[in-house]
Amino acid sequence: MNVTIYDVAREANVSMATVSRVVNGNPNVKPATRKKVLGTIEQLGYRPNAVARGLASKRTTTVGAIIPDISSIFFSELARGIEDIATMYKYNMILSNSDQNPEKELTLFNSMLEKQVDGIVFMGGKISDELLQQFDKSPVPIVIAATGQGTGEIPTVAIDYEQAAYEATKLLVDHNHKQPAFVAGTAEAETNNQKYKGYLRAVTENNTEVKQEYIVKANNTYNSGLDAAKQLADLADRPSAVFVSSDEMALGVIHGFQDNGLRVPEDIEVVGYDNTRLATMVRPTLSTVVQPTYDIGAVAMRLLTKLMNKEEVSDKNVILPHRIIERNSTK
Amino acid sequence: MNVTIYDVAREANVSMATVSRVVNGNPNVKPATRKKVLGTIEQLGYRPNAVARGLASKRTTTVGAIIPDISSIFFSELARGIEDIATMYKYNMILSNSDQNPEKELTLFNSMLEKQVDGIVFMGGKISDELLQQFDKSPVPIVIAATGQGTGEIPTVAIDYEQAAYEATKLLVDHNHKQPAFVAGTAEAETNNQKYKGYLRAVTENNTEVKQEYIVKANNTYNSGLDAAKQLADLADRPSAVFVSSDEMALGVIHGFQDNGLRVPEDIEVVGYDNTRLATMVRPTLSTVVQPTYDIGAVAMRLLTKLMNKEEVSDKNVILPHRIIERNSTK
DNA sequence: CTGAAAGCGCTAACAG
DNA sequence: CTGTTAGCGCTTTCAG
Repeated sequence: MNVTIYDVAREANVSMATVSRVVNGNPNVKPATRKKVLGTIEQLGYRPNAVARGLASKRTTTVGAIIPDISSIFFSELARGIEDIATMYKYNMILSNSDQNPEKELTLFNSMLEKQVDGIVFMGGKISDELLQQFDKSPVPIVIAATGQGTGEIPTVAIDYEQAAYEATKLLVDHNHKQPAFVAGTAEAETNNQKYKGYLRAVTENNTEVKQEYIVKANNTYNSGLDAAKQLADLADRPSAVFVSSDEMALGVIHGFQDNGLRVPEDIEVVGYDNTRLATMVRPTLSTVVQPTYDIGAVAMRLLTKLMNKEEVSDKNVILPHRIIERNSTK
Repeated sequence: MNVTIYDVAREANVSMATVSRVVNGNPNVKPATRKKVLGTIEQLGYRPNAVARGLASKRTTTVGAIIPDISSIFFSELARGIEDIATMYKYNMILSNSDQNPEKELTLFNSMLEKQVDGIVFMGGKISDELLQQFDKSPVPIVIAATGQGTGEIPTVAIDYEQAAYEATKLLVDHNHKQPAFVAGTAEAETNNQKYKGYLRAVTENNTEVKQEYIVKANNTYNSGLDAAKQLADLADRPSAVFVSSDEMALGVIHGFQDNGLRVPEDIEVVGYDNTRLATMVRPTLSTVVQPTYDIGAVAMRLLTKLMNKEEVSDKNVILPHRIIERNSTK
């Protein structure tokens, strides 16, 4: 059997309560006693049992993170932001992949509650009604990150996806492209809808009649970008600029154009979205929307710590700043 | 207060033990009773408390994963492999970033043991003596993944880093490059040393006198690849082929050469290592060593489940197969 | 097939 | 400053 708080107490000739106090840094312990206890802890190799502590105190110092796919370059950066701040505040993070599957999201959420996490950071595409209901009944605080869905009740951290998309498109419009093309991510994700809206706003305010063939549906993967580029390049009336809803897909688009003999940015300008590390790992380097991915994770987790501490938070819906960075895929 | 097993028992007119049996799928319950209990569980919205269960049963169905950096494209794929299999076997995963910092590794390891995880998957560069000692004293099983360090006692899952590097270099040698250059990752990581050895073996068996200026130390980042390429390109006697110890860095190397007016593969051939998704996200596409990253994670986790179940495992040191895939960065 | 009862290891009043 | 004493919610013998 492992050494318990009781063993330490006996060996040090104090009560369990005292041992508990020194372990938890409670100041109400005479320095001499503290030293003695610390000594026998060391000597016995005592390691506090966090499960027992969790049961007694009703706090596990563990948070849950529900993420679509940790192997995505975008989300893994987010996760790193969450974990860094979690560690800073002495929390551990249980991480689970949802693949944006509504049923899996529900299962994961409940499994995390069973594990008695003190809070949850949720990232996803769209939040189903059922999940939303469960969120509302949640016994622990939840923060929604990078999900572009205002729910009213649940705190969120994100950027203004619509406005950022508007600005990216506007940049292209200002470069004298009457209607830049748009390579869209799947409409399953609310952020993608926001991006589409922003694109449309920039295009229509220019009074253009919208060409539907310039709007191609894809799914944010590199390969779908490749395909989209080919599709666009084959158009009789091909566009001279394109706004792509994610960096990874934008790399695909750039390469797709290049594979079809077009030069970026001379023949066609390209703007991406996210500013992941990929943006500088391509030639030409990618102009893109800077979304502070790591920070969204970090801020979401920081917000969660406040909520878990029942601190007052003035603003439950945090919008982080974005900007456009011009590199070499635009003129 | 939340609804407990006791509430369910009272409401269903059975004992806690029976409720526990129903919840845990113990067959020794009369169907009628089971149904009744299930009914009141539903009705009361009872959710088992995993912390209490963990304390009583001494199993938390949670595993720990210590990983250098989840935002790295290589490790995030590994993590996904771990998590998928963990979920399949009903485990949750606590994920922590170590940045390959030995002290942090120690802290994380102990913190996970405090949390009473049932097992741990460790990924890192080099395992410090102190950490190794702690591993040996661990009350729960540990599996070391993708770390290239045989420790004897602790089970490992990896590929043969030396042999793979040998083959990659050999490919270049066979393309009539007397001595391909080598862009190395930091020697802090054991895998990198293995790669270096493999490189050297392929070069020396060819009886070449080894040019030290062809071996450049870098750190596996894109930018260090950029620098390495410049350094190599500036050599009076510049190499005509280069083996790079990671894909991300290989992209940097390719772009570095291109930025310096060299053509890949016409002027210089490039081979990478890992076959991350990046390998096809570059022009020319990258010839590279296929390391089954996801599988390493998955197999490591599967192995851990066996160990946690105290099943006999015949082979404690799993070497997964690798191969070289030729794309367009080689002739 | 079911129940009673003893913990699991720790925290948190409460008392002194 | 320190000790006593209840639990936290569940699993697990042991009986029956």
